[in-house]
Amino acid sequence: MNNTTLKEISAVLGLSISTVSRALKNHPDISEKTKLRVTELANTLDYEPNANAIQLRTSKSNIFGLVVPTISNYFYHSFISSVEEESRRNNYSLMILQSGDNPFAEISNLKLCRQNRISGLFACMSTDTIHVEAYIKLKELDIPVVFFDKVPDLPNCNKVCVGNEASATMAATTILNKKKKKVLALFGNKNLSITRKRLTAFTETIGNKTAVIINYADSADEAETLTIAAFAQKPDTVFCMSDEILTGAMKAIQRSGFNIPGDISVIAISNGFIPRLYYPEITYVETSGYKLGKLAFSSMMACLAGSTFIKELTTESILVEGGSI
Amino acid sequence: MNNTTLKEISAVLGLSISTVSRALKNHPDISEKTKLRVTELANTLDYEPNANAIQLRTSKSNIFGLVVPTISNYFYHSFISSVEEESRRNNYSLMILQSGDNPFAEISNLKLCRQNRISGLFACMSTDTIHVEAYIKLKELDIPVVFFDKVPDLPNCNKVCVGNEASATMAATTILNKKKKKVLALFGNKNLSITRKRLTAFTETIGNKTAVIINYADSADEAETLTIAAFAQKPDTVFCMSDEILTGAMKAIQRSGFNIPGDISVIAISNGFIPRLYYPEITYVETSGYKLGKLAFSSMMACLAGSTFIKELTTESILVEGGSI
DNA sequence: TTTTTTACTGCAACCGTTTGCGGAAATGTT
DNA sequence: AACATTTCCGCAAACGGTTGCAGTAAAAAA
Repeated sequence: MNNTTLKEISAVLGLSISTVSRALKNHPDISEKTKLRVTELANTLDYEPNANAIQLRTSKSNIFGLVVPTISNYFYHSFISSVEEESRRNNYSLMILQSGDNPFAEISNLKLCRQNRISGLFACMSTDTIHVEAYIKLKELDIPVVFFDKVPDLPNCNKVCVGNEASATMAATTILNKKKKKVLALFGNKNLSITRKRLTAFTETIGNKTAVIINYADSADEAETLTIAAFAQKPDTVFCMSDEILTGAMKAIQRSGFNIPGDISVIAISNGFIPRLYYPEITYVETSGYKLGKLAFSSMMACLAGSTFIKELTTESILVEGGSI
Repeated sequence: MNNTTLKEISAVLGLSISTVSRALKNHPDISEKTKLRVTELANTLDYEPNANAIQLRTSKSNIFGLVVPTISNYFYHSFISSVEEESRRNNYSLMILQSGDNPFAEISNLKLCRQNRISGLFACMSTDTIHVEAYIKLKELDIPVVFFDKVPDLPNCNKVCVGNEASATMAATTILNKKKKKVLALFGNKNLSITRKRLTAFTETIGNKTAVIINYADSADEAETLTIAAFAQKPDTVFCMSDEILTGAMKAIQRSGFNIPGDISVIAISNGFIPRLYYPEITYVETSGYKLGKLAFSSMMACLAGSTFIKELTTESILVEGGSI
């Protein structure tokens, strides 16, 4: 069976296509009587307009693109979930593409977006992307791009990020307030700008007010190993800059049979899912993907509304106490 | 700046639109020389075909719809990730919609799919959906629907599921093999068919070979409370039918200060992410969203290829040993 | 009754492609 | 030289809507 078209409806009713079209969108030119006849038939025939035809004619697509390294990540999927929610509320669809840290996939994803004439793009760059040209091309085509989380170093583009510095500072301050004496601070890959930002803010806040052991881990497993090793120096607190690091550290702590917070305290920067899996729950500074999504969406809507004001926005950080410090 | 069109290319080159179109798709009617001129100009002009026009003309959309209760769930997002991966490999795009257990949202999502003339739908029904009509309508329109995970009771539709019975049986068998004496078995919402299936298979396998305490929890928190309470009866093993239940049980165990597997053993049915967060890692029967995604996709491709053979497929279960039992 | 206004509705062009068919020029065949 | 084939390309319709403009009939005003 085929989809009902305006043509079919008009044929049945003995009206022209344009009248039917207008009736369906409640155009004042059409009499109430006609509108009623049309909408009734449209309902019984289960008419659904062909989005492709509309988009072709109006060159407005009502589709947002979203490219992300991977959706298998709690932070990203809470971001996506949030954007998807807002999109639907505003009558947009979302086209979600993952590039899996593969630059070629990333390019082909952007192509796909262009072919579908998306009306805006949410983009998180894959780690080692240098080809910003594809993104620039989008801007030339007047397609607004809102970068999130991993943003390029370009000036003049919309970026929304979690408050890296603020959250690291907040974690450090908490540690100081609790009068901790020796902190094992675990960071991620040293080359990531996110790591550098958090590291700088953290160490600057701590200053020399308390002892710090700094380690860098590229994976949860590495974090676990490093933590076990660092326990020899008897830290009284572990700070983890991310969820992945946290999972590694927690395994090390459980493995060593330490009690939280009796034997050791823990504090992390996190999206909030992982910290709640343990007892006691881990105290963390929240960097919410959900909130970031809302922020990104409102930034997108501003662009669409014609705002040329380029913004770099940051979500606020809050401390969520879990009893681990 | 606007997107380049065939018309523009043809104007520059003094060719007709149809010639340009054919040249771009390597049609044998066009001479090599012309093809070269066309493709070169198309490249420098950064031509990307308008997907809407193509889809309108050919009535083939190359878009799959995917509706799911929520993407904020490890099982679903590994499923989605897998489908997305396959889609891209096969030149399809994915339109992901979440219904948030809201039947109205679910309906409107299906509408959206129809409006975009998707070429196929992957659907996981929200818990209390009775309106199967919207799905049936899709089938009438010759749009293949592959249900996954939460599938309707309808005959004659494509379903892919994790092996509920098999995985519960496997977990029970493992418990018996380890000669456990008293099992605390934690299940989810009693009304869900997934719960009933796993429960039946589990209890049938256990039989009266060992003692079983059965509890039902609707949330992680409830699972935690119930587990704490059940500890009074001194079980030597905890079985969790899902990840959510597992997180609750683990908190109870940590809270009670029990040692795994010394004081108590743990085994679960899981997608694999949560069990790896603890030390020792939790032994689980894997129900992989990733594998299910691959299965769903191949089922979809079979439908598209014209197979009218209705299938109900199940992924195989495997036991992943983690040291918790 | 004639003229003006108002209320409806239809015509036709357009959005960017695809594709069947027909035709001209170039080439090959007697 | 006359005809038959190829080779290459363009015309025009179609996909399913939207929308500016024009047209007709009925109602209101003169």
